[in-house]
Amino acid sequence: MANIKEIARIAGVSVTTVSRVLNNHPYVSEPKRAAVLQTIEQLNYARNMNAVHLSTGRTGTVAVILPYINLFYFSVVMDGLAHEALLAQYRLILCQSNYDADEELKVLEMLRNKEIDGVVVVSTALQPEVIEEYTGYGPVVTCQNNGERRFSSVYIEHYAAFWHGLEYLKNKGYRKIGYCEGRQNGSSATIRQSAFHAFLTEHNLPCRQEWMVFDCLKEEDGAAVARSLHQMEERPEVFIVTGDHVAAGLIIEARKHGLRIPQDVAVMGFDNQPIGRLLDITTIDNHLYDMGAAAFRIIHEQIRTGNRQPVYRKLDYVIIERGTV
Amino acid sequence: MANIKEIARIAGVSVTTVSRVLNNHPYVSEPKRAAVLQTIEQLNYARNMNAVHLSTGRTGTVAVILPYINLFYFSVVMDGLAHEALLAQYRLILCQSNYDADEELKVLEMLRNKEIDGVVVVSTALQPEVIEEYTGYGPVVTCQNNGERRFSSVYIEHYAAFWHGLEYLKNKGYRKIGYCEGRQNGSSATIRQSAFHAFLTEHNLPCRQEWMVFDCLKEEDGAAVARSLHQMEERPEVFIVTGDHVAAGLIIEARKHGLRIPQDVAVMGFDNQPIGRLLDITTIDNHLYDMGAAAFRIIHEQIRTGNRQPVYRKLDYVIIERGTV
DNA sequence: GTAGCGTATGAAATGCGTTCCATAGCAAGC
DNA sequence: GCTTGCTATGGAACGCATTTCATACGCTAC
Repeated sequence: MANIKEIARIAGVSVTTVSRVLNNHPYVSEPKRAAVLQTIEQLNYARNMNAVHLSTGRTGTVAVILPYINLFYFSVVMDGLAHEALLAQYRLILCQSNYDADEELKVLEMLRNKEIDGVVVVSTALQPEVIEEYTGYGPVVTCQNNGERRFSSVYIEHYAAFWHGLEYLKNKGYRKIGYCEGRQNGSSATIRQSAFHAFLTEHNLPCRQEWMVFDCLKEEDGAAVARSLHQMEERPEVFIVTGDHVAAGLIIEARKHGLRIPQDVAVMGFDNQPIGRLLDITTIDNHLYDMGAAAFRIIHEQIRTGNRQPVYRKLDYVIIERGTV
Repeated sequence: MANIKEIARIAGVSVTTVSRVLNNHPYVSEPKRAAVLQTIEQLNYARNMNAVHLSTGRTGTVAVILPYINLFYFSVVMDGLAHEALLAQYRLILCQSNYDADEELKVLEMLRNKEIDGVVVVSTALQPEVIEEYTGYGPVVTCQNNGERRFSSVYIEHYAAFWHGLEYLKNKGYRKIGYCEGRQNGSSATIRQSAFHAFLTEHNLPCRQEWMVFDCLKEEDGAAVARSLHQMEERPEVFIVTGDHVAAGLIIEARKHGLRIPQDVAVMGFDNQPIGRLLDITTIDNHLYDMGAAAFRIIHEQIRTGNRQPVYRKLDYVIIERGTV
């Protein structure tokens, strides 16, 4: 297969000139430019990008670490990332890690190995200290609040958002509050739990173990919560649920069992998903698409300028009042 | 930063020996291996993968083209792809093309430029003939039936599946059949449309323009169909809807307007989504996860063996009988 | 004894484009 | 007339690991 050297030979110019044409650099006379382009055409030349990457030390590629692409939360963040990447002519490598720390570490190693120009960590099994060790090799942006670290972050204040949601419920007159959470030990889940407990304590609200349900990841998990309502000695008046799809499961199943929403059990969701809009679920929108888009813009800027000063970008959230509370 | 040459110098061996250690090749004595490993450790050496890619002509990366990651259909296929890629220690580049042919073409150019080892096209704005031009540069697998082309495919028989669904409806006694489709000119959409028309004609069933609705991509589009039912002179008895989320929108909105499912209007969905299970929607499962997984396995096998013989893998589908028909 | 094979090791070629540096012609500026 | 600066062009160094080929030692087999 043809290479730049052969193009140069046939076009009667130096490889430098060919490279200049290829990269639209100035200082190439029109006749030579034409000769090069014609030769490229003629030989059906294709640049070997691996040589370009080796030579430039850049790849125009950013890796994204997330646990599951097939969850609303992550696919929306990915949408924002992918949209911005396309605009910037950047490539995204997707690592669906399933929270496997080893796999996530491999992605950071890719940064060290110059395979990628940066890493966006949407959610991670890794400790911030581990990530910090790699910041010398290129920019890293996480979509979680890690405090002031040597890498950037775009984040929602989970504590404040959750607290806000709870306040909203309390102001509506609810006192018995249930809580459906995803992974018990997720980093944002942990924050929400502490907000939950602090809120109940501060306002002297009742707290029952059975009103807190973990591992609510799918629609079906929400439905299971609805079914479990019958067994409860005392029922919560409202559930705050991290994910409208799970809230939808809860609501639909509860209705099947004759419960009225919100009279018999109210529900507040998260993420402002289409299904939530459909079921008129009161929810907290934390602008996931924007989170992905912002994360990409930050990392792109850092790659472009070489600026390693970390950026901490707080996103806002908004309670969308609808009919299930 | 250290490179292989420096490792060799300091460890007192040749670069060849270092490379052998790095790649676990045989014929390296224990003392030398140890010396190399120790030097690597000491200098905190990281291999420059761009040099490896240049040298080997491989990158261990496959690109995936799909229009939107944030649609159930595609995120499930992606899940299957990503899972298999992880097992095979392969990287996936995600191109969210938004059906932009130029962007999709750029991905094929990446194959030509040796940036990637193969391409999986989940859905595309490109013509098969265009894709065929690139098969000389590496394996391509599409997730659509393109007939017998010079590239592989993993596909569902959309015609047969849709026909089957219609037959199921007819056997249940429905005669007035409505149809909600996604993009009117999508390749699988076109196939389903012809199946739809052929079926109605063959069984002499009524066909009304207003019973066919296109651009039903989101939940809200299904809801809009439900709202439009009032304006119809005559209502269909059942809708066949390409996507359970759209069917869900239709069903939930219809119920809001006092319609009973399936008595007043029945609904058959597609894709066997969690929301469909929740709402007890009769649906056709066409094994999207398996499609992604199979696509990756095929392309991986072709990369591994260098075999360019295209594979055409037909997947089966199954009607899941539930309560909305 | 010597042909043959497995182990061990390194020199050098190979993959290929970018970019720094040097050179040179020509025009504008003073 | 001489300096300065812009346009144009190419040689050569640089980025870095893989792999083929040649060489050499030691041991077994006949």
